[in-house]
Amino acid sequence: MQDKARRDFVESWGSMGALWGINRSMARIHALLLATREPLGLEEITEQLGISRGNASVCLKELRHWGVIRRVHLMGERRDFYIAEEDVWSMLFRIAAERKKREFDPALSALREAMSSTEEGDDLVQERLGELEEILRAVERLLQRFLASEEASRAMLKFMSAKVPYPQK
Amino acid sequence: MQDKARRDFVESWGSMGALWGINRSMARIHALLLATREPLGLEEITEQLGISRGNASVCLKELRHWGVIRRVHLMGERRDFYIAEEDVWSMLFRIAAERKKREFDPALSALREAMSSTEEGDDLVQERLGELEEILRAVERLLQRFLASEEASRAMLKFMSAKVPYPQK
DNA sequence: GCTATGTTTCAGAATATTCTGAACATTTCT
DNA sequence: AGAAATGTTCAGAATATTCTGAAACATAGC
Repeated sequence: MQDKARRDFVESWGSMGALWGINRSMARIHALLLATREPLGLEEITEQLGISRGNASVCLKELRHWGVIRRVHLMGERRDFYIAEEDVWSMLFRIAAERKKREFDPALSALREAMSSTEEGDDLVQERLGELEEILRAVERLLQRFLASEEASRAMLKFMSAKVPYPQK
Repeated sequence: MQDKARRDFVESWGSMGALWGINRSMARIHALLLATREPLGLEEITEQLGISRGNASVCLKELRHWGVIRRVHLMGERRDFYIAEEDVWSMLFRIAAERKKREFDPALSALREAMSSTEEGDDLVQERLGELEEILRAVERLLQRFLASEEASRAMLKFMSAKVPYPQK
């Protein structure tokens, strides 16, 4: 891969990390490993990305913890090297699952609680919260399926990327 | 609605704001307005949420800009009052559209660029990036549909919250 | 015009997040 | 054992984000 393309990819991936809540450095390291055939050592990573050893070390550990990279040992080398796991799914899953649990579920519960204690006849509030609940319920189902199993989510992905996955009109 | 339930809802909604990238104060104000029948003035909002006038003012403006709240005028009152729009969709749409454009699209482009400049025979990298591209492509289609029109997204929502929206196994 | 009431703005304070780098730990080599 | 190479930790620096509050601004009523 050309250097420029690789660098662009690394930076874009870094920015995109925000979308699912992982920080810039982690996302950049992940991207770099994804785009590199050869295992990379901590040294090369800090050089190529211009980050500190400490930062790189922590990020690598965390990426390993999410299961998206793997530490490997090369013959004749003392250092640790890292490669990306082929399977990118796991990261998305685990992060999604975690965020759902921490951010989504409590909000949905609180919303339902709020709805149940809405006074009779307060139609306006009922209606607003009802609509919201409908949205969140749909999202929740979607997430539940998506997070149910790898197999299920693969099927779902295929299905969703097909041409017409739901009835139009 | 009971006060405790309302407060819980406001706080949960506030935390959940992070999920779609709006800040705590904005989300809390939005929740408060959603859960309140009567229009609220800036004063009441700052009191109930314990935030400054300045902050409240900016958040209200931005919420108005996203089209999720509306400014109203009450007879005999000089102050501005605010109510939530019944339609919660618009916010989710616009925010999603904006984030897609700013964070998602560039990453996908960069990924494709990277793929196209991958050297022949570099199967490993090809495979990894290919898988990623497949995921992102599915997500993109999903988003495109979701963001295409309100009607389309309503249909989609209904569809997705139904019992079995895609072929199992 | 002047005052009362209400809103907006924005510089800088407070807070949260991310990163650095030096100290320390560990392993391998001599 | 000592030295060199490598990895990890973490206190606090750097940065980014969010919030405050006081001043500027707007408008209505007298």
